Formats: sequence, structure tokens, C-alpha cells
Amino acid sequence: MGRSPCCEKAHTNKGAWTKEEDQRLITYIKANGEGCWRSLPKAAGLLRCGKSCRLRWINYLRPDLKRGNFTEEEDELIIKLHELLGNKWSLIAGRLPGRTDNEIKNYWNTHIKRKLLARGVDPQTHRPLNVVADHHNHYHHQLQVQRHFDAAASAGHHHNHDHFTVLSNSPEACSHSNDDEPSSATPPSRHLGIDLNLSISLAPYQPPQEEDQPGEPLIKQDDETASGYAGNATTTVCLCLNRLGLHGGKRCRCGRGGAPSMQASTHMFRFITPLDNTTSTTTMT
DNA sequence: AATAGGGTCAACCGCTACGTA
DNA sequence: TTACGTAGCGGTTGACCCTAT
Repeated sequence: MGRSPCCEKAHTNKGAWTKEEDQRLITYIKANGEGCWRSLPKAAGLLRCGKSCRLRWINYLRPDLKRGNFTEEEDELIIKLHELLGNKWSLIAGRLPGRTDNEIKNYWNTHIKRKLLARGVDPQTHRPLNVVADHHNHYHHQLQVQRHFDAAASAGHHHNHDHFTVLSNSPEACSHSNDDEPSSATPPSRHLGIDLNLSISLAPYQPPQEEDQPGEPLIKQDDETASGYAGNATTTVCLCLNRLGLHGGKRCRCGRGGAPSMQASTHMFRFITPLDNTTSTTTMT
């Protein structure tokens, strides 16, 4: 019955990490890099579950972590991203370099929730507490945006600061929003006041150089990021939903996504998101 | 000084998604 | 197509810390 445990529980430490354990983990990852968390504990000489090692590294030991208090700007960004994405902490964390999903989740639950309540705003719906909200439409909008995020996040970029833009440039892009949905009134390439210029990146987020041109609803992928790691090799990311992923430097041949015949311009991909029987065309550049 | 209560946050747990054989 | 293994995510827990009494 039930699933098998992720590791041998009988011989693993639990609870707080010691300095010695931390040092072992740091030393091992510096020498061998991240990855293969299951086998890492044994290789590093740690009596820990692989999941525990991964969590410890990601949430505490990673050298690029920004420790310390959240700034007011970070607060507001988290609030806006949460309004857009809901409890997608890893995606929110991707927009806040040096912050972890766990840290943001904790901060949300301990500080921001209270802050919003003090403002008279419901932390879940981001609507005034005295308004009976139409949650369905709000959820629907979030879901659709999340599908875009999830799709790209699934390309294996989870903790590498994926950053996306949902460019709601056309009425169709927000046709699922109800009238009081804030996004319906936001100008192109901005959503809830956030620059959501969409790109998928394995590198830390860099703000876009210039405004995007108005046009179709877009999910944008930077040229640099389209190449995976910022380098010369071009690794195409296919975002056709069923075949999402990296294709080893070759364009996807699924016929819907990055097939060369689909688009004359380079780095431009399209995919169709069959959401509730409406066709949402998304373009990748 | 002792202690109760609340706040914070690191860590764990269970689940899902995805890759591969 | 299916089964299995692994990585990652989000919710929850509990130990520790701080403050008020």
C-alpha cells in the first residue's frame, strides 16, 4: 500500500542541519554541481534524504541567495505577481532574483497577508474585502496565465528565473476576463502594472531594452534565452503544449510549434492553447 | 526572572509532472 | 502504452525566538 519512500528513512537524519552537514553539501556541490539529488547524499557522505539536500541547497546554501529583509519594492512586486499567478511561489520567486519560493511563501503568509488585510484587501482574491467577488472569472484568468507559465516552467527552467510576459494586446487575449478584471484595462505589455515582458531564461532576469510592439497576444522569448544558456548554441524551446521542451538545438518537428515552415522569421514560434474551446494563439519570438 | 503567547522560518510531507525503459 | 523513478512544487508542521505580562 502507498508509495515507496523516497529514501531509506531508517538511516537518515531529520531536522535542522548542522554546520558540518552544510559544509559537506556545499563542498560536494561546488565540486560536482547540482543534480541527481537522490544519489547525492551517499556521494557526499550525508545521512540525509536527497529531497532534504535539495531543499537545503536551494533555500539556504545557494551562493546567489539574497538574505535579509524584503524591500518595499519587493513587497509590491510579490503582491502584484500573486494577484496574477496565485500561489505559484516558484514562479513568483523566478521574478525576484536571490529569493526562494519557500522564503516568499513564508513572507506572504507572515507579512503580506496581514498587510493586505490592513489595506482592506482580500489576500486571495486581491479584491476589496467588502466586495462580493466573482471568483470564477478571476480564477479562470489566473488559470490561463498560469498555463503559460507552467508550460514554460516545464521546459526545465524552474529555478533559473524564468520570466514571461503575457502580452494582452488584443481583446481576445483577455476575453475571458470579466468587466471588473483589472487586466482588461491595462495597456499592452503591462499587466497589473508589472512589466510582464515574457521571456524564458536560464539566466537571471534582465529587463527588456525596449517596449514591445503592439500586436497579437504574445508570449515572448528572448533571442538570448531561446538559446538556453546564454551562449552561442541555439537550443530551441518548443511550446506546443504536448511536446513542450528542449530539443537539443533542433527545432521541434511537431508541426505546430517551432517547425520552420510555420514562420518565416527566425525564433518565432506559435502554439495553440485549447482553453475552453476558444483558440488562443501565442507567438514566441 | 519566569512564562505564556504569538511570530517566524527551516524543514518535512504528500502529491504531481515528467522522463525513460 | 504502461510502469517506475526522480525532481520539483505547494501546504503544513514544529522548533526557536521575541515580547508582553
